[in-house]
Amino acid sequence: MVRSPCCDKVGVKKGPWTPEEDIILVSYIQEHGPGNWRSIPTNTGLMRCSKSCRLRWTNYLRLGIKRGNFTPREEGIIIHLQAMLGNKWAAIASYLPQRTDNDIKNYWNTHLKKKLKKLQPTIGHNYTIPLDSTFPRHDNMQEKVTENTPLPNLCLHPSTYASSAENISKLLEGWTRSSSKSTEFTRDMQSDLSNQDELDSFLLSENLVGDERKPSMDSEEHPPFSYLEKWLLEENSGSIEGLMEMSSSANSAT
DNA sequence: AACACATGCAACCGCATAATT
DNA sequence: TAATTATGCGGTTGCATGTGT
Repeated sequence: MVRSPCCDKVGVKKGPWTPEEDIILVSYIQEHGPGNWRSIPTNTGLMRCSKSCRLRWTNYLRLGIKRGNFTPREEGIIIHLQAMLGNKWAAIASYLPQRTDNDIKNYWNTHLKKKLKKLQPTIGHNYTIPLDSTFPRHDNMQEKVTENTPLPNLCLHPSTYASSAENISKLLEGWTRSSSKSTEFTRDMQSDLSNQDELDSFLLSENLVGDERKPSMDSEEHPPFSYLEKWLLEENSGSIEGLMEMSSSANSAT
């Protein structure tokens, strides 16, 4: 099957997005919802390919994205999941719904790899990452967080939202107020989880960590834990904390 | 102050796979 | 069933910015 890449088309603009383009894209998605990317350049007049539109939306304009300032806990989770899953950034990102796969990938490549190199002897000694038959790779982990999963936090705080996106955040604030459709679309995402426990809360809500207060769902409503989840929640609950501590110590060492 | 080098991140590219015809 | 199209993912690149000399 050979077909020309969509971005090879003549007249397709490349490079950084302008605030104006962002607004056009956001406005269109406000009206039609995300998806049907192919139609966006045609219908909006944006000189961008569908891929570019989707990427811009999912990585920067979508509500609920937190940018920068990875917490030690998030770092620990990423390190942990990367050790188990490899470079399955989308799968890893599904466990950190405020983070995009691109963001996690960048953070891994620019920060965590180096940190781990420093810490290699320690990790090798203290942490045996079970990749053998005891903890087989489990593909359904990617299904854990889906489009239907409520995404926490709409915190579009300037400190966590880069560059021109500040303008967009204002636009989006207006959007969420003015559009009933988009309000519906984002309602679940609007819960205020911007406090320091937001990630824990999310993990709790998704049964990613144990909580006796929350009754267990039956298997139809909620799939059983994967090996990874069990491992994260039970046997290795201390590991992430350990990684967090190491991460912190690596931070302080630099 | 000027330059070179390093770093971080946004965006692109190519491929894989799912969905549609 | 095969062909085609649309979408998603991971690797990589290129530019802007920071840092050291």
